Amino acid sequence: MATIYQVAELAGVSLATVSRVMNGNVKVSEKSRAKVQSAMKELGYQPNIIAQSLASNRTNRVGVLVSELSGPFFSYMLAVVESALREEGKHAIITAGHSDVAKEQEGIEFLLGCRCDALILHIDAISDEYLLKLKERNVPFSLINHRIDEIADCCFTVDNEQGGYLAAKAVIDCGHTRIAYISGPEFKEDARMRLNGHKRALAEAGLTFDEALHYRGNYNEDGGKEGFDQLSEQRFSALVCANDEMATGAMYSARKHGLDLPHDLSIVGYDDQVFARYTYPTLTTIKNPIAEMGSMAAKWVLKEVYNINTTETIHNTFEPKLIIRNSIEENT
Amino acid sequence: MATIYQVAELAGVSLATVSRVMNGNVKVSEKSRAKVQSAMKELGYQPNIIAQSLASNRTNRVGVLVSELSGPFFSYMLAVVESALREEGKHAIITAGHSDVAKEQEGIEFLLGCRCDALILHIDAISDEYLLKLKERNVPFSLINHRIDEIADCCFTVDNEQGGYLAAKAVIDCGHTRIAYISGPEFKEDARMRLNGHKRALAEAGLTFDEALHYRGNYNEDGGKEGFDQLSEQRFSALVCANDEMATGAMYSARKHGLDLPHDLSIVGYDDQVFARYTYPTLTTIKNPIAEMGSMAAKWVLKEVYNINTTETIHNTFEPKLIIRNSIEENT
DNA sequence: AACATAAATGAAAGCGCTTTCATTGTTTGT
DNA sequence: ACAAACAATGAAAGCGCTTTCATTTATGTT
Repeated sequence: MATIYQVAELAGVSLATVSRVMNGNVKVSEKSRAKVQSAMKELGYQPNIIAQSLASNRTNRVGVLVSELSGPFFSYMLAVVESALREEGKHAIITAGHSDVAKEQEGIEFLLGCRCDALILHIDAISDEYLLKLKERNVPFSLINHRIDEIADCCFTVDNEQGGYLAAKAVIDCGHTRIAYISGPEFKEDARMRLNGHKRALAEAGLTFDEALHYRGNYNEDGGKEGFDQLSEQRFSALVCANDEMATGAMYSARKHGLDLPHDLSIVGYDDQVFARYTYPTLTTIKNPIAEMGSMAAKWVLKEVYNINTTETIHNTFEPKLIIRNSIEENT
Repeated sequence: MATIYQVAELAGVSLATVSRVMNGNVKVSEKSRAKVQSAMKELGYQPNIIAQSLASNRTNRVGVLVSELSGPFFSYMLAVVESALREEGKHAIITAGHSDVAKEQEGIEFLLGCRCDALILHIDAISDEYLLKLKERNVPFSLINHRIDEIADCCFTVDNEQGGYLAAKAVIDCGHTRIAYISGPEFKEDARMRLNGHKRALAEAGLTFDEALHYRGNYNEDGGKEGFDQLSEQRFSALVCANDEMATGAMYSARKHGLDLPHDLSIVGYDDQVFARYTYPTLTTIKNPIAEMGSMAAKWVLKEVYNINTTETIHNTFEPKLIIRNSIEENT
């Protein structure tokens, strides 16, 4: 592996000049530049990025922490983030936090230990105070799917309230009036917001939110099954679930109770997971702009930390979108 | 950030001794060790891994190239690989190859440019010659889902032939005798192997493979739909598909043709994708031991490159497994 | 032509470690 | 008790770059 010395020697210049040609931040005469570039080519020179990192105190690494590496949501986001970073020659170091305070903190410490220049975090469990303290430590990071008012400019979130609204609106627009709801765990911010949006849609349509038609689920398929079982004592023609897993669970139970889907019951999910296109009937759901969020979080880092400006302006909240499939029908 | 000098000073030893305490490969007296350790704790010392890398010519980075970062198969594998590596203090640098020769090569060059100590590759397009040349360049790597005889010890593959066999066997065991098959693209090794296994199962049961009951698909949902449409002119009670996407496509078409699933037609998929649990009826399929393969590929690297021995012995081929769900029924 | 100014360049220090080699202090064998 | 062997340690070089600062070279001005 050729070093900068050999390039300098072959080009007949000092290694400082070679370095300047590489980095392009200081002027170098055309003549020297040409000599250096041809020497680099001749030697097949590739800079040692480790040495560069040590000397410049820049690693060009960005740490990415997500709840899980597997799972459609995060893997899709990772894909977007990685390619945005790679485009600018930055390396993504990824790790998982598993929705657990200790593991998330450990993950962050791990990434910091890797001397990442910046972090992109999707956290579930860590407290705001911890994150604010991290900011104070001058660790640049952007936050996905979680908003802290004090540092709102680096938070990239989806309007879950609006998503909840759209999901309810979808069945309201089909003429449904008795609408059940299976919500997510209340400790999750997104679950609370989705429920709020749901209530807003009902109110707007002049419908009252009936606690008897509300089941508090856990975001898992089982929660959907149990939710339907409990709710089945009530009468309703539409069921909105706070995520797709619970929606499929509810479908399962509904069918077990002898319902013909979607004729006897309209169902709406949330997240537009890959499998939503494969359920029977295919699931009407709400799609989060994951790609946009991930890409924006990456761009924020590129801009703030590396001073790489995009033409695109940074914005922080993203709108969810209704995806209509076959699981809802006009109320008859 | 404290440096090794400050630790040495506080501990009253030379920095060489501090380094030795950290690395643990040279004997240090108990007294010195204790002094150093308490100094490290007092200063909150964290070694600068960049400097370590430069000095030791070891980056502790492992590059991971997969076809796609999104998608259940790879994201799950990534999760396993990452955690196996992290356990030993290695960092995974990930990137995607998008099943394209140029992009895969670019990805490998990128990872090499990151000075990874080793690579873990899942490639689709790159030629064996290229990979053999890479080995000659003394780049240590392990290969997932692809076998090259010359370097078989670093190849970790699933027995796709056996998987194809198991899929066919599942419906044969249910008493089906007229069995259709939708295969994957022939340029893919796994697709060919699955088909071979299918034929073997038929032969073993004394059934002949009928080309009229064979549709050459493309691994996509559409391929499944078109496949069923074409095959529907024939008479058969079971349909085996070379992957889950095509199976769901076929389900869709079958239902469109008025069939009652699984009563009128038993269907088997392959891959056990997440959505296989959500189709209706839920899909009987073949599960690849992705986690095991990923973990083994990581262990190979840990052992060969970092001399970290596990108790576990390395083995190279993995057995697929039949997952029985509701999409197949006894032939009546 | 002589000078002031600006542009290009090189020498060298330094980034924070690892590791070699020489040195010191401690055992062991006779 | 003394040489021989060994264990523990420190000094210093080196990993391949960036960057500062001093120096040289080119350019413009009168």
